[in-house]
Amino acid sequence: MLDIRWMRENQPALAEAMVKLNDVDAPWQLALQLDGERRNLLQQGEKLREERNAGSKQIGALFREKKAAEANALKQRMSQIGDEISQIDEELRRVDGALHDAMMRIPNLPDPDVPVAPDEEGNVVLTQWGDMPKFDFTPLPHWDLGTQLDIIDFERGVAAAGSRAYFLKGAGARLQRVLSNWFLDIHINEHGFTEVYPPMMVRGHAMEGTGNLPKFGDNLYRDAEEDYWFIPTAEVSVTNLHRDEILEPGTLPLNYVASTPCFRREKMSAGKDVRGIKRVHQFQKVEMVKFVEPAAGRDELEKLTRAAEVLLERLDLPYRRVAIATGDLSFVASIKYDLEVWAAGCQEWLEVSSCSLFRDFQARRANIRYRPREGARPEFVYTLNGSGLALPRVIIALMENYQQADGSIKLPEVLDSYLGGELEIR
RNA sequence: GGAGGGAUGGCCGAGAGGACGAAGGCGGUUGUCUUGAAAACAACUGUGGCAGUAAUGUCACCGGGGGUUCGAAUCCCUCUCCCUCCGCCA
Repeated sequence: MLDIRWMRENQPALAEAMVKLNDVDAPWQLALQLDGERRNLLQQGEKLREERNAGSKQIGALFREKKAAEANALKQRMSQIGDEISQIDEELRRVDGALHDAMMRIPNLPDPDVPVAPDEEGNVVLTQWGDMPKFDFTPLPHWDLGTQLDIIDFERGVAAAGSRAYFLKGAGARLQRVLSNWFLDIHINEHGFTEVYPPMMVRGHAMEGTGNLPKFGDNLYRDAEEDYWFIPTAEVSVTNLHRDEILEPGTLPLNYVASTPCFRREKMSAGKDVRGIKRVHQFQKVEMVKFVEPAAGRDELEKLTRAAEVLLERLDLPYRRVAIATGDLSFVASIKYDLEVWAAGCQEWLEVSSCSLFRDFQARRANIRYRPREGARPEFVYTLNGSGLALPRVIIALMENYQQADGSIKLPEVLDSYLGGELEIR
């Protein structure tokens, strides 16, 4: 959520930002209009209330002085004012609701460093690391390798749970578990993150806090009877870890990491990427979430991105860092880098991490503040998050890039101790 | 799933239609006393909106939302969360 006061005072900048984002639906003009109405009503209502408060006080005094007649006369007048207040309140409720709804549908402002372009064509590759593997045979995509090695079972997955469902089996399931642990251990031991095990079903208001609701409910699963939503990423529950809190001086930055399943309907991409485990309804992901002071925001974004990149480097997987353009920026992000890993079998760059700085956009929605100094007024924190990393796609890259001519897979040495010396899958 | 009981300021806890933004205590800040500290005593001690350069004024806030009333922390409805007992359960 943006700061309504900033919006009031910076309308040209706001309009320009919305053009850059190519978000034609954002109801920012409506919000400003409603904000004006709201303040107008608020002032009218308060004036009447002031009158009523004084009158009521007087009625009490008159009764104590046994002047019932005067009191009753005054009562009638107050009753009238009461009716007027009710009318204004009703109108105010309507305007408030509409304003809140509009505010929740206005995207975050892009950082000045974000490349300006109407869509993903304008994304910019900032860096590329590593060499793409060369083969003296035709490398297979992971769905063929996985089936041959019986470490991914698509048929039975679909039978049990419908399209895009899969079982990881044996060495496949183990590889995912081991990678998850390895990622976590590195973030905990080397990058200063604290591991959390978060709720995977949350209330709707938590989804609003991170910006998944109200606009993107279509991509979420939910309970049919109760207000429970399945997280599409640990970002949701972990960001809400400090909802409605004021963090005291000295507590920032806070760094959390969690490995959770993620649930996504992928309604928008029906019929796309249907083969393999590239785009699935349920997948495991290690997610990092940071709460920091505003001045540290950009540095922390770099640290966060590096924390994810290091993992790919240690696995010796070629990757590139992509700066997301304004038109492709997610609703809540002010700046975002995607990390894409090369998958030799399907000959594609796969997004395995998205590192974003949200500034105070999420903090405002989830009401997460901090006190800059003892006794100072609370301010909104900056939040960031990034995958470190999304597992099935890392598994895809490992399988496809490290495949051998005979269809076996030889995993990189760094995983040796985590795999108990069993680096080969055959 | 059944039956009850709760939610009040940073914390504990009173308050049961009017003088209540809310007793009392704890904690905190400041002052007096003291070489210093402790103790004692005194004063102050919540958040947010709106208007204003400001001093300030005003409104709202007793878990959330609605209602009754001239007036609600207090009465009614509803939601959320917590606790106790019973049942079930990994």
